[in-house]
Amino acid sequence: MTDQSGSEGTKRDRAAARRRSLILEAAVMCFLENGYHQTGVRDIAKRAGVSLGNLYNHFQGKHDVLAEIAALERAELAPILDLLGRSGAAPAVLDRFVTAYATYLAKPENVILAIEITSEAIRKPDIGELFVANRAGLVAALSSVIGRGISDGDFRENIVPDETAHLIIELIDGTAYRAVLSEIAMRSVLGGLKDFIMAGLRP
Amino acid sequence: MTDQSGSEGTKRDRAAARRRSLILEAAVMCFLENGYHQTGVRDIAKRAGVSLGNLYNHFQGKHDVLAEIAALERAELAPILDLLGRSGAAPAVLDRFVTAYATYLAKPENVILAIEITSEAIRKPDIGELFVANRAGLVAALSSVIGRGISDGDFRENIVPDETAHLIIELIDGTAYRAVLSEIAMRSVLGGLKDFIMAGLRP
Amino acid sequence: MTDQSGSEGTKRDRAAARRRSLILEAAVMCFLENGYHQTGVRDIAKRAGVSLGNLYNHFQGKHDVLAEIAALERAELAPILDLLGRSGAAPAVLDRFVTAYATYLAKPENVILAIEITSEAIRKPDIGELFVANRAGLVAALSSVIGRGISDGDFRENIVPDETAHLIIELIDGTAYRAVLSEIAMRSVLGGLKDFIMAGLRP
Amino acid sequence: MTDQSGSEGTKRDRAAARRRSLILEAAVMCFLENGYHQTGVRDIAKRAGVSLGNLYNHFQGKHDVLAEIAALERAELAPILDLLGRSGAAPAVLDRFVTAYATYLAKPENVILAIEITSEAIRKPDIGELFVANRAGLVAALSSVIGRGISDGDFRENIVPDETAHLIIELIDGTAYRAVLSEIAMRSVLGGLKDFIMAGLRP
DNA sequence: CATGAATGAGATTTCATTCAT
DNA sequence: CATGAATGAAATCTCATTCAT
Repeated sequence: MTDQSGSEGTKRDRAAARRRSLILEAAVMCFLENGYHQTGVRDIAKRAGVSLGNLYNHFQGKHDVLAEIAALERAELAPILDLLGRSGAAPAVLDRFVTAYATYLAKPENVILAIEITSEAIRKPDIGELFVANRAGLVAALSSVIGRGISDGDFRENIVPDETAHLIIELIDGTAYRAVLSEIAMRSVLGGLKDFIMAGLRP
Repeated sequence: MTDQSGSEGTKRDRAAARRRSLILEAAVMCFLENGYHQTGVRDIAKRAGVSLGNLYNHFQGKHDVLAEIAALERAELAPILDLLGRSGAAPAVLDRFVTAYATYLAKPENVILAIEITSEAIRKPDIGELFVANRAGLVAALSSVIGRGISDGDFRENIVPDETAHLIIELIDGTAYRAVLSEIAMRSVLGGLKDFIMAGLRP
Repeated sequence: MTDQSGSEGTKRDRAAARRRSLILEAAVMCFLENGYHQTGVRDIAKRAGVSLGNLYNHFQGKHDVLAEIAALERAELAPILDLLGRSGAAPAVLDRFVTAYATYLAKPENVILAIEITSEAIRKPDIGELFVANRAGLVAALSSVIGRGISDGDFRENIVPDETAHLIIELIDGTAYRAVLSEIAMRSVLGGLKDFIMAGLRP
Repeated sequence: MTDQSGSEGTKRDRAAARRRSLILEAAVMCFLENGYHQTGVRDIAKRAGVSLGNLYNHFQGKHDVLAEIAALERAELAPILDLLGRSGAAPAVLDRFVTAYATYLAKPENVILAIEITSEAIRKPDIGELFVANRAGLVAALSSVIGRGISDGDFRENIVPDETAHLIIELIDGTAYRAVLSEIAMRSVLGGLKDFIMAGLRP
């Protein structure tokens, strides 16, 4: 029995991981469709094909589910973050990054989820931290690229890399929010967006 | 008798208006402290010193209260909007505007309320419209100033006034959001913000 | 002033009586459409074109309004009651009465109102009394006619007039209820109804 | 495990059925004492010894509870319905049926419940159908017996079985209503009632 | 780990009635 | 008498979470 439980444990771990994924995906869909507060734990469980009580074996509760989703964003942002680590002229790297990040936010679901999370983040420190952390990773890498750009003479000298990195992220985020709320296409404003950013950096 | 009822009506109207204000102020405080969804109609009524049932004589419900608050933002933004109507060199007008708007958003309450409203705006079209309308007013006036700046040769010729106006607003909004979430002071980043904006516009 | 109030009083009395009628009519319509419990005092006042508060100057409350409506039925039943007082052979009188009463109940509104009142009558003694009183009047007069019919040899001797009167009323009431619930026409069953009644009385 | 869950399911089902019964019984008592509209879901739950929220796990709401009660009447009427299926001379069968049905309605609870249901039936089609269906069963069986009585020469030829069946039911129902409202004993009028019915059928 | 009935606090909303004007 | 804002109790229903099985 003990041995069995050992091998079963591995199987169980895999099954459990699958369950967690299923639940998280279901939660994302629910939150997207109806918002965090309008979504009931029941809805999530039903959509995930999991019993209500069992959800509590995998997550501490509804709040915990949202926190994990916020944490998941990190994985989605990883490839975009990678772009900033690649070698190349700073302006070219920045350009590719802006395109990639804006494309990521062109999916309304990513934006809506972010707004939902932001809204919770204000009053739930743990979620706030996760959210800020994700942005912080982008900002740090972006800041580094900007620094390099300054050193290379590609960008103005009198800008603070870190601050500027924040501003760029906010510019893209803000444009994405607007795109969702006003129901306009992200790509139609991407050109002007890039232009504005580059103009702000040019020596 | 009929004449009297006329003056009585006015008195009543005034009293009713006062009540409405009281309730709205109370609601703002509640939403700020606990968020829209965590706030009960009961909490609002209690804080306003109004009976629960009576609140429903003045508003259709919680949702209606939020909608009116969203509408109220317009009044608060009016003086800032006025700045953009004043004569003067476009860069100077823009500078004063950015200062004023950033100062407005330096109050966390204004930002939190905006986030709260944005969050609802996604799924409640009527609130979404109000929110967009407020921003739209700013954007239109700002766009006009930018247009003037271009004509006067103060700003680059290859920018689209309307798009750029949006970007500037988003830049300030985004910075304000970050300031609240990261608990940093708005004024400490105002300089860099202005610098970035101006750089984006300079010919 | 005192003199005026005297003449005014009369005017007022008339106006007040009109108001009462208006309110009662409005209440009947409301009760018919939505039932007693689903109807709000507000609805009645609005429909009557009377202010909410003023309704309480004329009636003690919602319950009182229903009580007066129950009392009003008496007036509507009066002409039918009269038929039973007319001279003539008992079978003929009875026949005319059944026709008249069944015609009265052919109007669904009268039936629905009666059901509504019955339902309240169970737990509100005062309304119960009114309701029973109305039927009691009919029953008494009907009983007297039946008694005459027995004396004249038109009806069986071994029936109790009072009991039989009750049964006849119940037969008509019941048929009317069924007509409303099953949405069939009262007149289509009137023939069989009369036949059954007469057969029950024939010597 | 899966097998166990099968038996567990049955156990649960039994427990659930018990709960449902408990709630329905409690509801009946509440409706009897205070009427449908005066009874709160809370009252029912409390009386059933069930938590308020749990009631909603078994019924969709108050309305649903009443509907099920209306449906339950069928079971109570079954043995009476059976009497009409028994062989025997039509008059004797009819006599036994009238006695049984009148005895059923001699219990004020059955009558009050019926009135309560009738009252709701007017505006809630689903409940109306249930109510009519129960009566329809009785009427159909009764009609068949009357038809047999006519064939056998026990009853008049010029009566329509179906219509007459309706009339008989209404006669008993009406008498029962009166008995409750006037607080007289059903059995004291049963003799006259039977006599009247039989007289109406006799050739 | 899996299940879903059970809990009970709480949410929103309605409504008969009162009362100051 | 006329008005309708004010009251606050009560009603229905939801929901995150627990727990016995």
